[in-house]
Amino acid sequence: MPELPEVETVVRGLRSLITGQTIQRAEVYREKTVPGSTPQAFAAAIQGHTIKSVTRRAKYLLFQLEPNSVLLGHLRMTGKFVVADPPSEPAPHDRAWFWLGNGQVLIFTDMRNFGTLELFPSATEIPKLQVLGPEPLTEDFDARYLYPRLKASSKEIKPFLLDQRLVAGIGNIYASEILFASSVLPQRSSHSLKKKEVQAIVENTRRILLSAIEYNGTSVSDFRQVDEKTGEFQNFLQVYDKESQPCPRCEVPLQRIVQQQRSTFFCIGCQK
DNA sequence: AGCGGAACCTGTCGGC
DNA sequence: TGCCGACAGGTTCCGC
Repeated sequence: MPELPEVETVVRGLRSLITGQTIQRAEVYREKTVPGSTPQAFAAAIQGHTIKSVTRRAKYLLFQLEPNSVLLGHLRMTGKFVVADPPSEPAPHDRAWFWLGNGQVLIFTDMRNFGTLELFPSATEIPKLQVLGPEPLTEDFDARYLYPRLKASSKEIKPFLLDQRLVAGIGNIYASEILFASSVLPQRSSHSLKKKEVQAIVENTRRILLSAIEYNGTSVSDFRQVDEKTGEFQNFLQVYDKESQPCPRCEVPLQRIVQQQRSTFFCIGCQK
C-alpha cells in the first residue's frame, strides 16, 4: 500500500491526535506483528510510555517515546493506524490496541499481516534505518548524488528507483509516474541515462511526491488516512493502473509490463 | 556481493 | 453460480 506520501499523510494525521498521550495499556493480537518479541513482552514494555513525537523515515513511522525508546512501525501493503473511541471488541484484522490517556485507543489494523511494530532503545540503534538512501525531499537527493550511482548500475531504472538503498520512499505507483513525467522508459538501463534525464527524474520525484502529500496520498484500493478518509492523488495519476488507456500526452495506448515481479505502466509513444 | 525468485498473508476480481 | 488463477501500494530471505 503506502509509499512516502501515504506514510507522511498517516504521520501528520497521527501527530495531532496522539502526541503527548500516554499509553496506559497495550494488547497485541498477533505474534508476528511484533517480530523479535512476544505479544505479552511487547505490551508490557510499551505500557506507561508517553508519545513525544511521530515522525517518518522512508516508509517507516517512528514514535518517539518517553522514557527513552522508539516504536518503529511499517504498514507494508495494508497496514493502517486508526484513533477512535474504544470499540467493544477488536475487529477481525486488528493486530494491536494501545489505550491512551485521553480515553481513545490507537489501533493498528492490517488485513494482509505484513505490517510490523518493533521497539528499540533509540532511533540511532535501528540497523535497517541506517542502510536507507537519502530522503527524496531533502537537499541530499539531487543529480550530483544520483547520476554517479545510476552510471555505476546495470539495473533497469524503474526497479532501481524502488531500491530503498538508492533513495528511500519511492514505491511502485510513484516510480511509474516519475518516469512518465520524465519521459524515460522504465526498462532503460540506469547507466544509459543522460544527465538531463537524471535531473528530470530528481525534479519530478520531488514535484510528484510533494503534490501527492498535498492531496493526502493515493487511494488505489484501500489506503486510508487516520480519519478513514481516502487520499485524492489517485485522481492525478497519469499512467499507474491505466493499461490500454490513451496516454494523456500523446494518446498512444499505455502499456503494462512486469519488472522484478511488479507491474510497471508506461507509454511507448513518448517515453524514450 | 549481487541477482532473481520465492516467501510472507488475505482479499478481490475477471475469465472460463 | 462457482472455481481458479492472477494480482495487490513492500520488504526479506534463500540459493546460485
